[in-house]
Amino acid sequence: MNEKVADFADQEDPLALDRQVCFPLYAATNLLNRLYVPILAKLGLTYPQYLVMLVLWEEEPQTVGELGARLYLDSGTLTPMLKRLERAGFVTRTRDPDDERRVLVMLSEQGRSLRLKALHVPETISSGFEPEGVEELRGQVNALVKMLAQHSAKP
Amino acid sequence: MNEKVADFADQEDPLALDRQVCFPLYAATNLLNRLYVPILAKLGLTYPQYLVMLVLWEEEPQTVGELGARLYLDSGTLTPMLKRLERAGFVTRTRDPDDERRVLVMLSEQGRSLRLKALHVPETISSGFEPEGVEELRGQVNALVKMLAQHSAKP
DNA sequence: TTATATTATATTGTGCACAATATAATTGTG
DNA sequence: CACAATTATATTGTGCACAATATAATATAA
Repeated sequence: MNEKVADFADQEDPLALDRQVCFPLYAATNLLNRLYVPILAKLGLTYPQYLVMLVLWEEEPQTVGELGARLYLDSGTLTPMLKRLERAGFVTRTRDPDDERRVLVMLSEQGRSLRLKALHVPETISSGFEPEGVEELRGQVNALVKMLAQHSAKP
Repeated sequence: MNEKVADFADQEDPLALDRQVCFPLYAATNLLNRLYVPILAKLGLTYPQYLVMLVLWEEEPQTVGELGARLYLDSGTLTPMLKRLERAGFVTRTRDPDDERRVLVMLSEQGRSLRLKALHVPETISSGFEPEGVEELRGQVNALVKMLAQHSAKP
């Protein structure tokens, strides 16, 4: 009954690629990104930029730190990304007058209206493969994310 | 009974971040990578380099194309990565005499012996969080990977 | 046996992703 | 108030990740 996953790797070996949990996550992320690229390119977005827009469409304004906390990214990733989004005309970046250390990220009109063009994206992605157990998968990976986030917050 | 995941996002909204499956995969990959970095740094490896070594420890030699097929990566990613692994002394790269278009990647002695130092890595990673349901998660994400791989191979 | 097509890897350019560090503003303490 | 500590973002340098393209070797066909 068990499918043979690989015929060249000893399944007792702790270093067998098919025993790692990290690898399918890594591969799925790369493959999914490849799926998003052509769809998001029509909107003028990359995948991480799309995630930033999702957050901003939920709530506005957000500081760089708040975006980073929501997406698990640091300023070294976000700052140049937000500058590209600003250059593309989707967001504005302004220092918070009340605390000049903070940068408030807001949507431009163009950024707000982009939401309508993005509404079809989730369906376009999921069309073509079974949503069978996708809900469950999302829940489990979300649980893993929370565990990892707590883990990395400790030390 | 339903846990409130976010109080600012309409769960009817198809663009709500917490409805996306792609995002927890993306976040888990980033968080896991962050977990691996300090452990693999002691071996002189990055996480994608570690994956290449896992494949080579299973079977040797492998061409660039075979490595790419196993890891879902293309030559634009692998070529510079393999050159860094070569420069670090872990692998050798030689043209296949039977077909000079191919490059055979083999382990050096140093690369082979690195395996012993890497044996503890999986356990070190998983220590600290529950393996509860990890088997199941791996199976589900693996199924997703296969679906995505077939999907992207078609067009 | 030359063209022609295919295959395998390499190169180039753009955009993340993050550690380490820097800069500047705010807060806290005496 | 002064000044040390903290906080928030920015910068720098390295390493992926991939699309588009280039190069070179092999296979196929006319």
